[in-house]
Amino acid sequence: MTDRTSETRSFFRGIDVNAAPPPSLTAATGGDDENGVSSPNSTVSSISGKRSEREGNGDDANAVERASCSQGGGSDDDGGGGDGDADADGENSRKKLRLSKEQALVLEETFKDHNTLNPKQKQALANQLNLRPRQVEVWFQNRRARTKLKQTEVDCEYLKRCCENLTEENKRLQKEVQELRALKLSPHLYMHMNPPTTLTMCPSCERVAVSSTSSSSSSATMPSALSLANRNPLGPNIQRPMPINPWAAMQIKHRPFDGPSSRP
DNA sequence: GTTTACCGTGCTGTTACGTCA
DNA sequence: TATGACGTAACAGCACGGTAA
Repeated sequence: MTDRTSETRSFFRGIDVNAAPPPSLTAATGGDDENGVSSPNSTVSSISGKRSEREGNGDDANAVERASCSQGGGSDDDGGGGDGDADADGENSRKKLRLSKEQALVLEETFKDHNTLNPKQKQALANQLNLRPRQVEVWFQNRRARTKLKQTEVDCEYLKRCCENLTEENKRLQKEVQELRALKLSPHLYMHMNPPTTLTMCPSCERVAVSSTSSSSSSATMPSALSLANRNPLGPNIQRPMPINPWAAMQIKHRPFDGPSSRP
């Protein structure tokens, strides 16, 4: 399980979307209320569905908690619990609960520490927040999904920039090839130039090293292969967090973006 | 040691609801 | 007031790993 989790986790370690949690939560819950409950009329969602049954089976604590728990800080009436309200409807319509600012904050802080919960932690957190364990579980699931989505967007943006810069680089190189060919066709110009620098490729770091002397004037008149080889595809001001071929340097079984078949 | 059924959990996609402009 | 966009809680279905028989 952890393997899959780590695989699905972004391969661009340098970018951590978790560091700055999206303001959506606070934006959603905050700004409209100061008492912590954004929707006083909201009720606890109905208990239905396979997952709820599964969790409810043999879990008396859950039932007790369901009966006793209220939402939005527990200050609401709802008499026998908002939950029973939904059940009394006899419908499958789910009533949505808006988590309070405090609840969201605690969940967010817990998520920063660990983005998954074991049953004990889940129960403890649910008790602390006056929520059902199922709600805590759902919140963590959705939070992980949001994190992944955010990370995917960041990765996508990075790859887009990478592609743009490489396209530009390719254009430049093709232009230089044309210029070099033109030089080759006019030998009298070619003869006056300094001997070309011998370049060797380092097998480990895949970088080009200069292995013979070359005057600085040559680089002024000719395109510097060294500078070209070490050129950053992201541009001079953007630090590249990974090699040009990210797959080559990574110990992963499956490449991201390979589709659903990337699962083991 | 291998197989099988069951259970718990995570992920992904979808739905439904609440809020806001 | 009505409405569409957006965020998100809740759900369904699937896959996978662990475990006991």
